[in-house]
Amino acid sequence: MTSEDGGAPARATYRHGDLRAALLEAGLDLARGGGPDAVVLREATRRAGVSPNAAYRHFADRAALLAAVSDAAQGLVADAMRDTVDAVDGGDSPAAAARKRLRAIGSGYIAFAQHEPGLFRAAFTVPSDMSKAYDPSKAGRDGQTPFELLGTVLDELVATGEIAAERRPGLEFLAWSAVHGLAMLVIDGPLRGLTDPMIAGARERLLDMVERGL
Amino acid sequence: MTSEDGGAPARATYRHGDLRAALLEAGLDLARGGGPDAVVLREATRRAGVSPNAAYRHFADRAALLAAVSDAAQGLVADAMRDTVDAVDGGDSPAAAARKRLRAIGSGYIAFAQHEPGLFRAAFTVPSDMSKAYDPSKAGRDGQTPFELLGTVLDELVATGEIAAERRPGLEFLAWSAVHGLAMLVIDGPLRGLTDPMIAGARERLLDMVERGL
DNA sequence: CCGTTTTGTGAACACCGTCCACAATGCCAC
DNA sequence: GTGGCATTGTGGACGGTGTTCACAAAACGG
Repeated sequence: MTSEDGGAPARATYRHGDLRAALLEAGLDLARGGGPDAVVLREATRRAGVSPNAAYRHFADRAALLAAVSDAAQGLVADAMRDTVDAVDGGDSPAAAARKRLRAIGSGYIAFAQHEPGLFRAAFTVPSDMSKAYDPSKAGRDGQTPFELLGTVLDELVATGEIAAERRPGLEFLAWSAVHGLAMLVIDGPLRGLTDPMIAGARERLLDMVERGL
Repeated sequence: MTSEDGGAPARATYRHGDLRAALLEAGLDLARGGGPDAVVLREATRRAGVSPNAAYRHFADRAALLAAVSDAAQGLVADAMRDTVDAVDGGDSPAAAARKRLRAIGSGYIAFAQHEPGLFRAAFTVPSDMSKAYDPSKAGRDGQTPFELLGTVLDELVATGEIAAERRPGLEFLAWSAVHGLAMLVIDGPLRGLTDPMIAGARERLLDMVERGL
């Protein structure tokens, strides 16, 4: 009878071991299924095999737990973006490669929103201001946050002469807005329910617009 | 003593009169203050001076009430957009005027998000798919939904030769995405807390990108 | 005028976040 | 070791929520 119940492995000791991590993981699972509203404190503790109040030893309140989940979700977005960026072949000129990488950033972002809408909404629909956009808690495995990844690629475009240096400041806001807007409209806005090819078409046109408009 | 209590005017009759409208109005007020999560069924009935269950005679459940609030909020967005569009002077050529109106659409949208973030989030963050983007329940006083307004202005740009007709289909998705993305980032994304001038700067640059990229 | 349909009420249930007092545990100084 | 102390978990409670069920009051229609 070491661990008989279905959910969490019934711990033998009174102490849990790493309850904070367990709650975070449970919160991520909940968010994956139903977005930020679905990360319910009591349910997270239930999955961790612990009483509801135990959560308050590791998070000030539900909002704090949700914020931690949001940060972790942003890290997952960063990972997905990093993967799509790394997958582009740098065969052509450095400039063309940099342009490809910019498109990959956008595609990765939108693809994540499509495949993990709950986590995506948890990541970007939860209070957190600009001053923390570069906070390490939001970073992926390579230590970069989604915002930093975008900035890196934009810097490449400047370095290869594709973008004039004086236009560089603030460019991440423009690129981000366009891609983020499409993502939101696709997952729970007026564009929801569009078929995958339709979304892919809209995405490519949008990336054209960004590339031309930057 | 016609209406003595602070909140809703204590009705004299057993029947309310127009409870559905009263609940919708209360719901809009709640959304204005705290977004979709703030539209709480019990509080709405409280403000209407009625028992909680009375709401179920007019809305299937909380989600139905929220959907109605969302539709009404979209109507308010349409009104705001219409106002900014009507305020542009058509002094220059028809083509230049049409371009100005496109920018006005975007500016009005973002301004609404800035000044009424709660209503904005209630309008566009609540489940409802593309098939209902032209539903009259989401229309403003002139009978046009936000999406229809954008489409009208894009049609003008085609008519004045600013946009090639074959590029027209689906353009609303591009323009909408960019503007919507900036709005979301400004009200509860990484761009929150930016000063008004900074937001205005980002907005104009974004509209430049859209104009150039369409 | 009486029956039927509509609209509101009251009590109840399950669930949530959160606070309080208390128990079990691990740790560290003596 | 052993006793004290800070940490971490438990149990019970409170007020709030959405929702359901049975019932009452009003309006309507023959």
